[in-house]
Amino acid sequence: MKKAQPENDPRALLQARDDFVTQWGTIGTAWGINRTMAQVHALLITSAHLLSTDEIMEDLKISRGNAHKNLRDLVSWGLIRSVVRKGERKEYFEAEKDVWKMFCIILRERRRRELRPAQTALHECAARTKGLKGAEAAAFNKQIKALSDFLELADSVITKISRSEQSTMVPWALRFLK
Amino acid sequence: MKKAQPENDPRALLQARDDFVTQWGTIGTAWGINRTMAQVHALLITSAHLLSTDEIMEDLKISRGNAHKNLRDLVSWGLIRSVVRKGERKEYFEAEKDVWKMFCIILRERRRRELRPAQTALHECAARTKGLKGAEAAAFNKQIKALSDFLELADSVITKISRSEQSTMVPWALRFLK
DNA sequence: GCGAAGTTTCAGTAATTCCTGAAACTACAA
DNA sequence: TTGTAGTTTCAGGAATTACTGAAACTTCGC
Repeated sequence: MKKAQPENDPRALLQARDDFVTQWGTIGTAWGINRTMAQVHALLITSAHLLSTDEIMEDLKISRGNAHKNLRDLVSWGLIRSVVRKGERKEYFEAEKDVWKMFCIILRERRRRELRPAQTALHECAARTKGLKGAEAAAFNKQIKALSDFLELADSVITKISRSEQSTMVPWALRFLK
Repeated sequence: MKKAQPENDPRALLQARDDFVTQWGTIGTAWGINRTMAQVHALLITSAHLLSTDEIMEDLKISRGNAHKNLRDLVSWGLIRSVVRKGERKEYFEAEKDVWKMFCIILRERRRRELRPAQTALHECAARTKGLKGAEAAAFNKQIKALSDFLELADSVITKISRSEQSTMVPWALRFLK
């Protein structure tokens, strides 16, 4: 049996990176994130240097409009930031690479964009049936209340976790749950 | 200012329930779950009695095919179960209504359907670049490893939580994080 | 002000996902 | 075996979401 030698072929790395980008795209899709956005993100978190819009278009074979939109979306999530080099007009991008920070950003944003509106909706629903008489109404109200309370708990846990970026306390607590 | 009296109008309850169904559909959509599936689920968790396919079609104004598919999907998630009453041929459905159990079921299933495949993909990716030389390759590998480790931690935390259905220990821990 | 280099917008199109309705199928009772 | 009450499947259409490419816009140096 021949022992594999460490390779130095740059194509192997490019290939692996391409695979990763594809996979990350698929993973993103499963979590309700659009494929291109996930792929641009994947590209940036595994890039050793800043990337321009044109490089990203080139790498992923996508249009300028598409690249532009998804870069903006990633910036608005806070997952990447744009950098302008001195004396240059072109915009470059870099990703937050720390996995725990990434996770916290995503938690915070999904909480803001999805959990909050859901809470509001449930509260309204609860308020509107609060005064209704009858067993059916009571049961309905109880169920809505249970959901509402649950979301509230989730909200506060998520808030706590997502604020912990630097602290070692929450990662520790999670490890405790392991 | 006139104080609102407790109402007894059954239309008010129907209306509120309808709103809830709509809202739950929207919430589901944000989480990558199809609208109809979320609505059928909403209908069932707020129903005082078993519902048949026909009643669901009627309530949501959807086709038989659509109702059928989404009921099957919900059953395969374990969020609802089908019940056949003695002496009747028709199938009826009821939902798991306990919010914590619902949450655990969803965690378990998403772990199985989404987290697991992601882990596999990352492992492969890591393996394929393990032997590569050079600073770029090393950095890439490190990043993939970080993601992979993170998913592993997430996996074990989720496993622990989702197995806790009955126990009060994990809810307690979560409250501790509050 | 003008041209160059870059960013942003958006109408039209492509791709994907979801839904319908009808036909095929299954199980059972008479 | 035939009729009835129900479930399942699936081809085609509708709705939604994503992408392209080109034109409009912005910024800056000369």
